[in-house]
Amino acid sequence: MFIPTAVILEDTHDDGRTLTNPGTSADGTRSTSDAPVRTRRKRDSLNRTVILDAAKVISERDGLEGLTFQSLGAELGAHPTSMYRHFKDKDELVLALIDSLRDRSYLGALVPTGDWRENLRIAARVVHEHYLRYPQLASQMAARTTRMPREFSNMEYTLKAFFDAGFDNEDALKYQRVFGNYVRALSSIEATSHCLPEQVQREDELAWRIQFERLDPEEYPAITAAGQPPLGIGDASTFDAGLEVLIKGLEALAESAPGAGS
Amino acid sequence: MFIPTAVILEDTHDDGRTLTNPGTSADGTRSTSDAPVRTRRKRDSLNRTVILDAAKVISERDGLEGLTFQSLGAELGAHPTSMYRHFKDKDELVLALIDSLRDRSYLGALVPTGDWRENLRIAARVVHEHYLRYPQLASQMAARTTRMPREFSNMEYTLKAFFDAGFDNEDALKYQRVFGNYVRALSSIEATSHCLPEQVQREDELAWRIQFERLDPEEYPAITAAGQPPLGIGDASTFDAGLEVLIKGLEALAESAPGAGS
DNA sequence: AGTGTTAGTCAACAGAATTGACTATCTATT
DNA sequence: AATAGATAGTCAATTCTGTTGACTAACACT
Repeated sequence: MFIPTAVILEDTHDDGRTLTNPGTSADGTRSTSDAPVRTRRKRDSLNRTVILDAAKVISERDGLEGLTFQSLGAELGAHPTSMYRHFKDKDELVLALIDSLRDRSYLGALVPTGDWRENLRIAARVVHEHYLRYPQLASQMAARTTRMPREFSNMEYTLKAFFDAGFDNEDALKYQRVFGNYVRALSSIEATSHCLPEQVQREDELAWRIQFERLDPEEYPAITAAGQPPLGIGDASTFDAGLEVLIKGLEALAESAPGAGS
Repeated sequence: MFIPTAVILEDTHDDGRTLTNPGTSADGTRSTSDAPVRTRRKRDSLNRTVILDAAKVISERDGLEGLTFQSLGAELGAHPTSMYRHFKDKDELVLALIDSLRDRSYLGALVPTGDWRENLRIAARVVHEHYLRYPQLASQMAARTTRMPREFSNMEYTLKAFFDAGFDNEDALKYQRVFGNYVRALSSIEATSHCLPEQVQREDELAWRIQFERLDPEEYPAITAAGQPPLGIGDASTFDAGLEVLIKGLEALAESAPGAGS
């Protein structure tokens, strides 16, 4: 058993464990040597905003799996279970974190240009960069709707682009979904693959190459003819290339659309 | 400091927990009333295949979060930690499960037609359906490469389609990645959104609609003009629509390519 | 002062992955 | 066949997680 001898006010343990407060134990007397290890936090000093700020710091530093009630408590100098006064459970906390991050990233990034294609590229870049900035949360961000306070501004921006391209209501909505899903899904996968452990990434990559070298040209003529081992799913250039293909396709569809302008 | 006084942990709960075998406990005597609850499994009766079969059953029945070493033990009538003789850790087990499932789904589904566009649709459908069949595993399937024994046949098939379309080596590889990533990423997100708890899905959907109704037409003219609340990310028709846009774009690019054939 | 509400604390619980020691069983060698 | 060695299955224990219900101190209001 480790007895925390000479517990200094600054915790900074490897494990953000509960630090006992001897001051409040059975005897009212407080021994002179040990300062109160953690004072009870001031009432109302904790709220959703403060907790979410700490959660952001932790998840950026240690990843999403490092975001636990223990680590939050350590970061805030509060008891791990304090958070339950402000969030029903961990799911609610993560959702709120996603929302708060989106608030910051999307602010004022969507400036319209005269070209609807360029506008789509801008909208795509904003979301893509946002996902890559918080790769730990990417899978959650894409699959769950959350409350989307900022999501509407992005939607407005892209929908307008499709109207500019000459699509009618129905098609504009349809292709807005296509576009949005593409951006979210690809960004999510790319980000997720980035935050696998380094070693796993290398092992997977290596395994790929080895298998590749051994392919039978009889059975796989096209692959062996192409000759290069492919890039992994985490490669960003594929995102851009796919975006351009989409835009190309949308151009073709816009030309054959009834109200084709621009 | 908490000294764990009298650590009583008689388990034998309702769940398929470890069933104690009194016959082998400290005293050699075996009380008459209780028969041995679980007999030790025959040596060599456990192996990767048997375990993966059980894992498949469990993950289809209870989802990926229901796949634990405990549940595996219960399903197999073995001790939970037996699995460690065959899999280094849970990660390795899940990876192996993904691989084994892919083996079954991809078998003989890729019959070539004369039209490269149609071939792309076929390849997309195979993967899409596979992901939707095992939604719990979808996120892992897309982000991680695993060992891909069957993945090469899919790649061969699609690469050939791009050669048929008239692309040169470099472009064929590039667009094969684009296509593959699109299919994997979209399928993954769609599947993942499907296996959220029903209630969460409804809540998210409802919150969306409510927010939608309240939008200010001044601030969001395009959205309010379009007039319909959009479909969620889990809608399959968007996958197909996006696929068609991609193919349209690829057609346009193929025409302008140097070796443009049929 | 006194009372009540509530935010922060604490101990405890259940259930997860994982580890190291133990044991039974199969295999190979004498 | 007897014995030794290897190894598959078992078991207890550890550490970490989210979560709950009781407790306690601080503030808000009479």
